[in-house]
Amino acid sequence: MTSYINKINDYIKSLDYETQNALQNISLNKHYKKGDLLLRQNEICSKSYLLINGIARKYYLNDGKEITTELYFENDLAISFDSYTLQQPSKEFIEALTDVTVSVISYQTFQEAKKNFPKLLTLDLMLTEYYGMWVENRLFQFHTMTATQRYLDILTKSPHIIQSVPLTIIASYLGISLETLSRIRAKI
Amino acid sequence: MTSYINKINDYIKSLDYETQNALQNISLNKHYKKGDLLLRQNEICSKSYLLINGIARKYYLNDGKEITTELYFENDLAISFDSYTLQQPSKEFIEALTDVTVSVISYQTFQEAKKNFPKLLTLDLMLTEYYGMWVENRLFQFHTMTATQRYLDILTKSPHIIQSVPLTIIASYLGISLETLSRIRAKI
DNA sequence: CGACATATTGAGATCCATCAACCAATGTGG
DNA sequence: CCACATTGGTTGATGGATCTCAATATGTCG
Repeated sequence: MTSYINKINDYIKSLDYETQNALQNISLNKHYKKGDLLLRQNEICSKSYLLINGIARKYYLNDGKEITTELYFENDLAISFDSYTLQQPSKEFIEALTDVTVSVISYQTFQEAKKNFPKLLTLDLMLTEYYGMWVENRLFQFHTMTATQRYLDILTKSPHIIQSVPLTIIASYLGISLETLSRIRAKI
Repeated sequence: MTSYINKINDYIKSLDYETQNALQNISLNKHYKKGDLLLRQNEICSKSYLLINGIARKYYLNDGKEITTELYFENDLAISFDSYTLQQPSKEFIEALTDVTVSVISYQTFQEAKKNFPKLLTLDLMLTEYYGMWVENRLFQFHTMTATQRYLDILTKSPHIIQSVPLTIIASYLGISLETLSRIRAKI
């Protein structure tokens, strides 16, 4: 599945000059400070954020607790998927966990660009397919693995997460309490 | 989110005659008997199955146990998403739970049709978006709800599932054991 | 230093799995 | 049409995984 990211990147590189240029022209670099919110709950996710550098996360509130649903690193695309797709209020927040630089494209502008540059429609499909497979894989893990297995999976496949994100956030990302995560780590 | 299904159906209805016709021409109705497998593990999911009538499910084997990942009813589109998208061997099976009639389109043929009828590309994107939101919602439930809450959610939003699918399958769909499901039902 | 966020550890409660026995409905071969 | 196997579901006992509440570090930053 990682190879699909390569396929997407190859596709972007192979785009004709006009299409590449169109993408450039509708992108805007922006900086956020640690703790800034790129998207708030109940706002419509009207922009996509491609992380140039830094770390961010997406989370929502459940019984007053923050549940992290996704962690973003360099080259990851941050959006609240259903809010962006339906252009309806978001259940989720997007927060900068460090200072970040992002490349921003507005939803409306991208929709327009897709009409004029059909290859962007294919790109949109590929990105959506990738997200679908990513979520499916995460659901698979929740469906079949214990918390310890899920933690070990992150530890082996995405050690950078453990190294750069507070355990409180990792715990909620794994769907367990901070205390349980601490005990899992102590046992290993 | 249900409204997005309507939007997709409206989009299909609004397609020009040529595109509609193209869709028709690449579709083929097929019948399967209860218990038949539409897709086997390790096969490549080279077709999409639109259920005309009957009930089907998607599942995989985990430690020799069948874990149901999706239930299909009339008008649902059955594919093993990652296998279909990447055209790689499937981890999942697709099984007819009753006699079913499906409208089959081959992956290759659909890819070709998308080139000649660009509106099918948009349709593909919409369907993929819908699946993404569906999986995201299911992950959300696993992330935050107890088994009882997940069962009640099905009971209220999709009672037809409870009425037409064996509890063994519903239990694995909910990610719990048959015994636990039986106890949840007894308590209500 | 003080304040606040982050992490660890302990004790008790709750949810859920597993193993096992049992029951009811259905279907099939003789 | 009966005997028996199979499938689907219930119930009980026990143990493990994880949660919650609470106390106690540890770290960080103004």
